[in-house]
Amino acid sequence: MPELPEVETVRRMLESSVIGRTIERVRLSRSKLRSVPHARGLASALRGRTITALHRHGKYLLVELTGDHTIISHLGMSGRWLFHPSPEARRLDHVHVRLEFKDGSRLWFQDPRRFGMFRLVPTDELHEDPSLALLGADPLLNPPTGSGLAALAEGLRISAKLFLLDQRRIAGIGNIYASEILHRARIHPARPAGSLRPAEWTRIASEIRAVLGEAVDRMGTTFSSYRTLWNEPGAYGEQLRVYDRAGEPCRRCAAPIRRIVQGQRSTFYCAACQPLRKMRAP
DNA sequence: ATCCTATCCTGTAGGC
DNA sequence: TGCCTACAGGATAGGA
Repeated sequence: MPELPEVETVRRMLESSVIGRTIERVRLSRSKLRSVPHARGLASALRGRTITALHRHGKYLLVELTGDHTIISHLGMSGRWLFHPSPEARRLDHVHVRLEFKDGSRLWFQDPRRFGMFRLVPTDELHEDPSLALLGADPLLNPPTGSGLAALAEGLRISAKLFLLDQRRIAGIGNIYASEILHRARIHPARPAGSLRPAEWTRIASEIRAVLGEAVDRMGTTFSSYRTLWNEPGAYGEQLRVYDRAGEPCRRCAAPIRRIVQGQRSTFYCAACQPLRKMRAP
């Protein structure tokens, strides 16, 4: 479940290690990713290009190359970038792209579940790409405000949780951080997004910034397969307040954490800290 | 337009 | 031990 903090962690590591390197050899695996429309000719199109910059929008990683082309990459559920793959990595399954640079260093893209993406597009067509064109603002580059979120949610009946997951409104929040943000903001995940009051959106905006920022500082959350470019786990998992903690005590009030399903996905919350209705003043 | 559901895919965990 | 099933979820297509 790589979300914004995990992708940003990988982006920063790539930025400090592969900029200026020139692709000399490309090997593509036969088992193709779901989203590689330019697979034919991809290897020859990559060869000879030098990496000039690394960008990110939401969960999309953008690798800018010389010759006005950019790789659009998404980690999907289980995607990983590996730099300097170790000798035992030779036996890794599902390595879809192997890049070898002129200096002999190697960068691999692996994705067992194949929900990821690896596409090469002309840079001037980047923003017309169907995956990127409809994305909402990135909360790290454009920190959300309460009034901005309230405007986006006006009249919507979808739940607050599904609102946060919708990449067309805010780009980068996934299932883990959506639950964490709502718990910290003390908002019940099933509240209709259009029914939240301005003060509640202010809390959500503030917790989006806080949770994502802290998760980036800790190099993301390793729940199952995510690893950094150096194959290290992220440390934010220790900070999780509700995700995957059904039945365990809330860290704020000790009430048991509950699990519900929204949009065929698990949501975790504390019924005491995140009431559906406003509680009467004592 | 908004909302909802099914689908893609593989590794892993749990039941028996 | 092995077999089977259920589950995990990011994005998207298609239907209501």
